[in-house]
Parts: sequence; structure tokens; C-alpha cells
Amino acid sequence: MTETVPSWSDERVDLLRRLWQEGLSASRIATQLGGVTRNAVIGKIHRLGLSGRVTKGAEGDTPRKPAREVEAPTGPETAAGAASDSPATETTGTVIPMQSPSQASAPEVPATPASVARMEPVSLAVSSRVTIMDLRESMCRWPLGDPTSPDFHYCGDRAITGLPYCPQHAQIAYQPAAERKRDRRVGGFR
DNA sequence: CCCTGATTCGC
DNA sequence: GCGAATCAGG
Repeated sequence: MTETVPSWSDERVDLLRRLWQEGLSASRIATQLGGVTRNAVIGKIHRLGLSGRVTKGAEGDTPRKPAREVEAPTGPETAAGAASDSPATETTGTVIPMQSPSQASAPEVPATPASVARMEPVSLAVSSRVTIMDLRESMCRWPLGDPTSPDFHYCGDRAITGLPYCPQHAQIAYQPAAERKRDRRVGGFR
């Protein structure tokens, strides 16, 4: 099978854009895309020019940090690098509408997870149903409920590092042979 | 320790 | 262009 997932196909880039715009973290986007790390996602985000999701117009003053200061010439020439820092005018003071007019397929309110969570009153019967979307590397993947049901979700608790399950479910999943030894009955499992 | 994004730089 | 390594922070 030639399941090649080489570069950023249009579909993947599109998905990346939407997920990023929706506020998902880079690691989660990477997990969902598959085959890429969060670094790749972040790198692509920057290359696409949509870095820095603006959530707060006022504060949130994030001073640009050097991040990597391998060799510092510590000379007058450093001004050259620093001068070319502001590519575009920042701090316009205007709130970003970020509502593209050509944004088809958005006739109604998109109702992003964030907005839903915000307007969450008290009428949420199910407490935090961890779906496949919410699953992360360090979350317990113990399935709960009927996989064919829309109610299906995962445990979602903190998984033991290196294991797919939380301590409780890992205990169920990995029962020591020693304990089963004396409890072993003839003719079948269970 | 878990996570987040930002940046640099070798490929 | 890509992304691992790294940085810097919550």
C-alpha cells in the first residue's frame, strides 16, 4: 500500500488552518493529522503566516524573545538583525475581526467548542465526555460505553507515562499472572 | 512534570 | 519548504 503522506497537501493545510483557528493546540492538531509532530505543525503555522492567535487585544504583551542565543557577536552590527525585526506594523490597537467575507460554509454560527464551553450553563448531564478529538497522548484510552453509540467516549484520566491507561484501568488491563495463577480454572479464560 | 507556542538552522 | 532541536514560559 502506498499510503504516502509526504508533504502538506491542500487538504491537510486546510484542516490545519481550521483547527488552528479553532484554538486547538499544536500538539493536538499534530495528533489528529497524524504523521507529524507538533513542531512540524508549529513550523507550518509560522510559514503560513498565521502565527500568534490573538485572543486578547489589550494585554497579552508578549515581548519577542531571542529564544536561541547561540553566538552573540556583541557588536554594533547586532543592530542589523534587530532592526529587521518588525515585519509589519503591530499594535494597531484594532481588534481583529478575522471574519473572512469569502468564508463559505459558514452561514450560521459555527459554534466552536470554545463558544459552547463558554455558554455552558448547568445543563450538561454528561461530565466531560472525552471523545477521540479530546484524547491526548497522556490520556487514558480506556473505552467507555458502546463504540457504536454517540455516547461513546474515553476515560481521559491521566495515563501512566508510557502506558495508554490510567492507574485504575491499567490495573484491569494488565493483571499480573501471579494473581491469576491460583485463580486459574480449567477450560477457558475468565 | 505536564503542557504551550516561538525561533533557529541544517537539511 | 520542512521539521528537530532548542528556547522560554504557564
